[in-house]
Amino acid sequence: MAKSKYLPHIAYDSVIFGFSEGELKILIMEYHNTGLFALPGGFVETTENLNDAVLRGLRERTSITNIYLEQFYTFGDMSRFKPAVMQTLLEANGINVKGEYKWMLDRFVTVAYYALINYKDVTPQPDAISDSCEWYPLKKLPKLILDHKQIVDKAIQTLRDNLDRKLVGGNLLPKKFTMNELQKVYEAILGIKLRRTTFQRKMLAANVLKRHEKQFLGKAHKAPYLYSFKK
Amino acid sequence: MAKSKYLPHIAYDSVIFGFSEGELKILIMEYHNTGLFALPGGFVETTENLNDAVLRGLRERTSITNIYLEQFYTFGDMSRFKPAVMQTLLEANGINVKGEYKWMLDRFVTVAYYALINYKDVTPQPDAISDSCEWYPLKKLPKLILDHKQIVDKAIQTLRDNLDRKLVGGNLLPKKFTMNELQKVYEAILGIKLRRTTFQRKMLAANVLKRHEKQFLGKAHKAPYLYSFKK
DNA sequence: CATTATTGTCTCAATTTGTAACAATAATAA
DNA sequence: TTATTATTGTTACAAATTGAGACAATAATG
Repeated sequence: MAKSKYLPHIAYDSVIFGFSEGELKILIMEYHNTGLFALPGGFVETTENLNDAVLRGLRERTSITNIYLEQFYTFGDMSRFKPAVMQTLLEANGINVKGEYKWMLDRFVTVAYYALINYKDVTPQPDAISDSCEWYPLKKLPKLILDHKQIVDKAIQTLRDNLDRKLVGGNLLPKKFTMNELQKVYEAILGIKLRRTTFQRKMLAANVLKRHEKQFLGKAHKAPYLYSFKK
Repeated sequence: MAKSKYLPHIAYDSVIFGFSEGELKILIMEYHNTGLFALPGGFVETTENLNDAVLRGLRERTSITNIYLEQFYTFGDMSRFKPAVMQTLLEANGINVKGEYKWMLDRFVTVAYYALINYKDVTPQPDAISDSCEWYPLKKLPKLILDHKQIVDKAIQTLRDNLDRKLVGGNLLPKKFTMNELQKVYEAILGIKLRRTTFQRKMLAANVLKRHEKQFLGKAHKAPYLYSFKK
């Protein structure tokens, strides 16, 4: 048997967050002719760093380089081993599961990452065996295969826990944004309304924002400043 | 080739924290005749949950069941692939690396966990190929193999980040403890001195402690209350 | 019975956060 | 030109939290 290009038994899955229309969305793949939905994931080449494999996958799906990426948990329960599901996916794409791709039916431990990207920068790209890669609001996810719903839940939980400590909310916005836009991102992540003045004071006091010129939108009120994150 | 009992390419390592003499310590293994030191780790059986594999390993090393255990990161860089080191370990124990154990020389991705245990409950047990499993103060660790020092550093960092949010400090103490003992644990983890009155107020306000009878130690001063964590 | 060390609690100051008020716009309507 | 409107940035004050010390209450000892 020829050695596979990839490490067996090890996969990754990525929860790719974007922000649009005031809500959090994530990228979900739908597989050809199966009605099965899954997180974008992939495998690790035998001589590739784990993190690099994930970045590679993200580039392929989003065409973005320089992505904010964070590993958050590795899922390794036996309950996620469902070869029948993988078999359905592969066969729907005419792949012979007896041959070269047999290893894909084995048990996998998956390392899960979440990514934060600027929604507008992305043109989702399906991969070879999926017919779509699309944004779904967190509140309206389709039924996902295996334990992918659990993975999403843990991702959002981790993101919430990290939000204050790492001040990562800005990664979901364009380089320059208004305070109001930033607040809406935080509200979407935390799932609660925040007080405008307190939020503004806190963000400014954190000393991580750079203030730029004002943004004139032709609205009948004071124009807000634009900000970007210092680095 | 006979199938191995374990998943190839996947390992776990555990940073087992204990508290004694006012400082944090972790369990380190020393391998026979090699002068090599490493974290206690192991492999995952082909039909075993990842988390169960780690618990199994902990039971073998510490003879404790019911351990506070938390997964914190999965290390998968190529730079941690050093077959020569593993070969030294195995050969020093008379294991033929050409045979049944060849898979141990492959590249491994390791899932890292930290555990918090009551120091006094433990009688460290070396495994088959190590001649000791001993407590080392965090500040006086021997040089560790591969990226194990990095793993330890990330463990303590994660523990610090989680300390307030999860109030896990008590897992390093016996069921009942004084406020002073608990404070010393927190100080050891955070690496800073805490103010006695503020600490006491905070812990009591958190409403997670149950107060028990006083502890009389024959000291010439007021006897402190004993506390335990509610569950 | 005074002394000593430590504990549990209280007090007051300092800081941080919650809440509202208010002046400063940038367009629009009169 | 001049009100009107909606939103923004900042300030002001109240409420809550935390910092820092004071102090009385022990449990032994001399």
